[in-house]
Amino acid sequence: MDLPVKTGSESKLERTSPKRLSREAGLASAGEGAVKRGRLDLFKFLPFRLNRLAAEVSQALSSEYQARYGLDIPEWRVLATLGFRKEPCSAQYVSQCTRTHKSTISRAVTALLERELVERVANADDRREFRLRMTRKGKALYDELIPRLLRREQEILTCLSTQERNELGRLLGKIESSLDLIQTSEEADAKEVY
Amino acid sequence: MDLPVKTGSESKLERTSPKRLSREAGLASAGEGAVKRGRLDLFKFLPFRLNRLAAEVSQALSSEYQARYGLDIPEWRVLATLGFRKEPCSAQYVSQCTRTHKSTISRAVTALLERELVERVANADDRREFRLRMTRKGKALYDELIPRLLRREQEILTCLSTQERNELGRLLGKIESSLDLIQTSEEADAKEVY
DNA sequence: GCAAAATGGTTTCACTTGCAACTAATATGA
DNA sequence: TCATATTAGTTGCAAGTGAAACCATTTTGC
Repeated sequence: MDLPVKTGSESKLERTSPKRLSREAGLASAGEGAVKRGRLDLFKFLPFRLNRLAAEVSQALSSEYQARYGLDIPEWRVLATLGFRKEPCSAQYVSQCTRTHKSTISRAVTALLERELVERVANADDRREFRLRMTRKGKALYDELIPRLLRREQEILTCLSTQERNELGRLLGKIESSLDLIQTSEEADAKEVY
Repeated sequence: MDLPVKTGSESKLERTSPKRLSREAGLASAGEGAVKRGRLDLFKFLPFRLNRLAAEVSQALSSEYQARYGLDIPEWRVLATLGFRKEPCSAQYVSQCTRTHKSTISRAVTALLERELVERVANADDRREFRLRMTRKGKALYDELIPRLLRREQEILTCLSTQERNELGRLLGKIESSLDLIQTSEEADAKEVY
């Protein structure tokens, strides 16, 4: 997400000035030949590349919601998820959907409640659970923010043709499936997960 | 990297049980139509996907060096960088190369020094800087670890054909270039950066 | 119907990290 | 040549995070 990797974290990879670093970044994975040779070319190593890329892209987007709207990453993840599902959903759902620890989500929700960007709806059926939904104010912020983020995404992707974008989406999708990261909408709705 | 995103970190996206979540993960980016509609489909949104994927892949690999060799992420990043460059290199270089904060690298280096996995070589020309290199012990660990990691990478990529892997590498490379994340080997060597 | 297990959510605690301040060494430039 | 700026690296501090313990409620199984 960037729903950036806990940039906070995440963790993650920070920004240090000179960023130009790789070599022959063009092709393949580190693998195949490398496995035999026992030699690792960092800049072809998929996990390395994914992390750097994710960190970089997240960074590019986070300025939009951090500086501009005072949202931190977990908070943005909550809003993104609520905006995505039209119906109110539980903290649990948000947590699993964004793969963010439930305590982190809990804290983000608390902050958003205080800012009155989201509100809770008690669930009569199960009084442990609260459904979350954006307030009018939260929705307004969300509606203002989303187009900015989408525009940024498009900027980043200008280096790819439409066909290449589709191809990238397809390839990422295959990896996601094989890692069992995804689920079809039918499944989701049928099982009414989370 | 993961050189996982500061899983620690970053940032990061953690692992919660049910991971199956997306819908129509197949194609494209969130963009285009979405920009106009002002509607965000999280599961097509590139930053979101990259972060989840990076987190997931990092996770898969980190068990290798964390549980097995007691290395944390920054420590592994240091070793990975030292192993990649044949000559000793500075902490600064490692920091920039892996996009990890210099204080984090500093601490990782301290830990590796204590475990005698790396050693410092004073630089006569510039006495502020130390060159780092793996000890025999460090190299042994590295040589044992790398094949495991490469094998994991290959496992993750089994869902793609050779051609698809190349294509993915190419597409990531284009994005990296356009984000100025990379640099050709000629440049790197010519300028003797870091 | 009731005890035990499980679940949604919050909170406490220990640990990691980033930032900024700092030290030591080098480079700049008047 | 001497003050100023810059750079490599370390460290103190504050903030954020994950794990585990916790509370309240619901589910399970006997």
